[in-house]
Amino acid sequence: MGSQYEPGKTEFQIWKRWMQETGSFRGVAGQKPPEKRFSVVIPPPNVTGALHLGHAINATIQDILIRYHRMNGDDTLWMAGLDHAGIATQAVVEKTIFEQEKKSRHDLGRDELVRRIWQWKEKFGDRILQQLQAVGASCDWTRTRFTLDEQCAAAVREAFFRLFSAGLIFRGLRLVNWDTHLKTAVADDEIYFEPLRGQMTSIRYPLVDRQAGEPEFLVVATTRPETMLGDTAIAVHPEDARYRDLIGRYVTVPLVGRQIAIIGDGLLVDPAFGTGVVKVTPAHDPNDYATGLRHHLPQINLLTADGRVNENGVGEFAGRQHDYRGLRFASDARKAVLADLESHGLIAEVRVHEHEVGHSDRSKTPIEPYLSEQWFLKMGDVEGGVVLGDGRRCSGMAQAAIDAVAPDGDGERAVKIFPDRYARGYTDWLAQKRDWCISRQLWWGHRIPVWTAPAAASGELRSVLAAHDGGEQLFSSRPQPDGSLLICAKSESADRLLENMAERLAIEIHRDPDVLDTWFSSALWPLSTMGWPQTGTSPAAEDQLLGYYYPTSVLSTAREILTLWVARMVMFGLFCHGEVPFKKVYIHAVIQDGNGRPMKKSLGNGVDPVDIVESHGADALRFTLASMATETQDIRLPVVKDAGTGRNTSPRFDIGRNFANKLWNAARFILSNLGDVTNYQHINMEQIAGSGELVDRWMISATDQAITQARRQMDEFRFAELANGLYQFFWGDVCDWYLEIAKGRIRDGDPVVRAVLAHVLRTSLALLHPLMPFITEAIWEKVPGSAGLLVVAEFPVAGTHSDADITEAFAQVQRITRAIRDIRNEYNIDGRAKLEVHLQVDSPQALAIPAGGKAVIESLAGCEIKAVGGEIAAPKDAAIAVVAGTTVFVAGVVNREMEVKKLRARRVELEKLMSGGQGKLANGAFVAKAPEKVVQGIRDQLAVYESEMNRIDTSLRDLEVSAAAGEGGRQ
RNA sequence: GGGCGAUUAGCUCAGUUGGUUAGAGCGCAUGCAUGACACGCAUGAGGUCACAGGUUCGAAUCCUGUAUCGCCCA
Repeated sequence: MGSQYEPGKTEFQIWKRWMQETGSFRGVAGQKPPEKRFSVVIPPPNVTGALHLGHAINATIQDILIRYHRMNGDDTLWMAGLDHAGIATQAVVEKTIFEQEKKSRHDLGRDELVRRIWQWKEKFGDRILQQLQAVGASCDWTRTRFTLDEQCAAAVREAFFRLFSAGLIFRGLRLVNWDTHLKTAVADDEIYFEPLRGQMTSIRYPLVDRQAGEPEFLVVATTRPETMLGDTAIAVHPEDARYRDLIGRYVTVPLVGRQIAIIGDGLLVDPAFGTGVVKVTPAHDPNDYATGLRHHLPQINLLTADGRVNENGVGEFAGRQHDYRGLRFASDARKAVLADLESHGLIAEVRVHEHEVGHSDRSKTPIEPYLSEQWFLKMGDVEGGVVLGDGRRCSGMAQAAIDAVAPDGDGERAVKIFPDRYARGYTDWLAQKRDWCISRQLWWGHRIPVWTAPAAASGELRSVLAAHDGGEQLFSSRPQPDGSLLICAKSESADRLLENMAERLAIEIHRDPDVLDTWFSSALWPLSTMGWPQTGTSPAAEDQLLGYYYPTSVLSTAREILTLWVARMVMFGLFCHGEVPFKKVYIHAVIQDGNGRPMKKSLGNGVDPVDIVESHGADALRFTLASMATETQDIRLPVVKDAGTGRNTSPRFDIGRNFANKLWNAARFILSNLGDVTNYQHINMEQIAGSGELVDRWMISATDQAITQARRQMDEFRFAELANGLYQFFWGDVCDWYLEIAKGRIRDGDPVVRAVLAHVLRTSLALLHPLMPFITEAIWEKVPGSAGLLVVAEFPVAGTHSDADITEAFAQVQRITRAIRDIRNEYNIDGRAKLEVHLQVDSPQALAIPAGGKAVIESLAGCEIKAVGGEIAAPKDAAIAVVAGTTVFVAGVVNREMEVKKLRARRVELEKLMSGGQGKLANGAFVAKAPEKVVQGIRDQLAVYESEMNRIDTSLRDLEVSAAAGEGGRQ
């Protein structure tokens, strides 16, 4: 073993062994009871790009859990895979093709574009999986799924069919967020807002049939003047004295000449804002849309799919024709409208105005609200309720997901969210019960399996379908208000059957061109990856998983997808299969740069986890990330550019690298001294813990404590405490103390210390394995008597040796050792010089120097303890340190002034502490109300202070006496 | 606008039901090539726990308000 751990040389070898000897971590459906099964589905990274630190921390957390449970003897399954990320991937590929070939998707055609995207997916998908393996993710690598593969597609078809049949999927004309560049609807969460400097224009709308005393115009302020072409009302507050008498009258829309009503609407209009008059454009603004529905206003759409003014953008006003057709809506049309308004003298005021404008996350272009035909999933309550997969009834889809996180009659929650504060956002979002727009005008994704048949043929087709379908339920059909028929087919074979039938009957049917929102297939991920809708009766291995591993144990994910993804998985799990998809949801923090900004490609502040694996090793990356995984919602990671590689990195990862190196070297030292395994194998930890030497008993006790702590922190998802606790245990307890003590005893050939070292090393490696799998496995290979791989070895179980008295006794040894070392430093005494020490101890108090401690202090402080006792005198020219219950004299080094100064300073400190304690005890309320344990604690502490004070006073007196006697000492 | 979080040592952060002298890592200072490790060892300095009130015998911790920063949702 070299003196530095070299992860680059080790990790791949270890990885190969794991893959070979564990069957690529294949999960099996075994025979264990439910509490001995542990399963996780990975939040599938999308195939647009590469893994980032967010993926790395999440993969680390999942891997820690899965390795822990695997070592605990549980049957484990970690399902891995990728998401097709419909719009994101299509946008990236379209952009690439346009840059390289100057071709649009329409130039290529649907089939060719989809083929190109698959090529992209093969390339980048594989890379992401390799990156996950590089950080050591022990997923089931025999079963990686893709949301667009055959098995996931089967689940999508089944779920869609059931939802359609239940009447929960419907088509409707709605205002959606429209990406005019990609020509598709995008979800609310695919929008980001950017402040834009625009202008607020006040426009005069002439009042029709103006009476004497009435204003000539109503003035309306807007940031989007071009939308006035689609105005269908003007709204005022119904109680606004300025305008309420005008309600029911009309104004003329400038430029297009249409007369529209003045309505009263208390929801839309804030009378205190602006002029108190609002234009209403139902087809181009969400609030206006809602207003339009309340007042049954017409909806005039002005847009074409690519963001230009359509046939409605034309009209006549004040004897002039205006035509805006074909102009780009928010730019050219706006300019033209403003110019024409100006020429009519209808602009009352123009003010600079900064406001937030929604942009598509995919194309980075401004979003237009757009009225279009879309498919929706009904989220709200429905009449008669929704029948869930297990036959239970729930009032609606959203409600089912809300109920899942709420306590039931016994106070149990089907899904528990950690940290629990996030449950509120989840519930609040669902409580809005907004219908989910599931259609996207894209080519990459699961195509909507619905056909439309014309009204004339719908009766005939219906009866033919009914005859064919028999009891099989391959088709579900629903007539539309216009008489046409919607037909949903359940599977690909049903698709062909339907198309053949229609052809035979000479009926023209059209399949909907849209695809489903990516989250539709993601929402099925826990089900689809485990083979649903197959239920375990089929012999295929995947199908057995569902019954054995569903619901999964934990979902670990980032908070921003709690609603988009987690809520939808819960809904689909309940609707399709009658059970929630996971029992616990762990939300990890978001990693930001050192300035608290999110890591973004555009900011150039991202850190590539693979760079860290290369420079520091996967274990260093994992350990560092775990040590930062607290319950906070943001983690700041200072980012610096590596001078050598030019890549971003962070000094924080040195913690992990240094720790790995420490582990490596400590192990190297222990292994080189273990010798023949038979020399220590017979030595029993039980015996040592019961009757051995202090240090050995302490080490065994501390090891048991470390095990207990680690298990608890693992079970409570306290990853930072887990990592830092083990760091402290191994670096502090094991290396700084036990190992240093062991050196001398090894030289003396003590077999007990070897046995304890072997025990501690094995335990440490096993405890650390979930955090740092590669290095621990690499060392484990070299530990004598360790049969098999660590990855499948038993996670340590605490014995019964944790002993508080031993802990305290050793703590006193540590205090005395440090006091002597401190004196050595203060007096700049050479590290090799042996000091003469006398210890004056309280006797026979518990705080006196414990048995077995003497040799330890001598060895670690480089001294010889010449005298120990209650009544011993201070040796000549002694430096003095006082610790609880003990005065430490280091002979022959004194600088009297320094000693006096030091002791007096400590005396001042003590006086303050003592007066604090005395004040408390003098306070009757405190003594009366505080728990007895706390009061006694103060008394005990005070006694310790008093003892220290007495020791200091004694020493000060002695120093004065010797000074008066003119005795020496180096000045 | 609504919700959530953060504010503790120069930096990054712990601090689990309020209770003895508020901790860690990095950085800093001093000393050290000591047979595991300089990616190391030893020792030390460094904090009116953002601010103002309140509850309590007792507050970094609970409550109210203020300020700054960030995230989510509209």
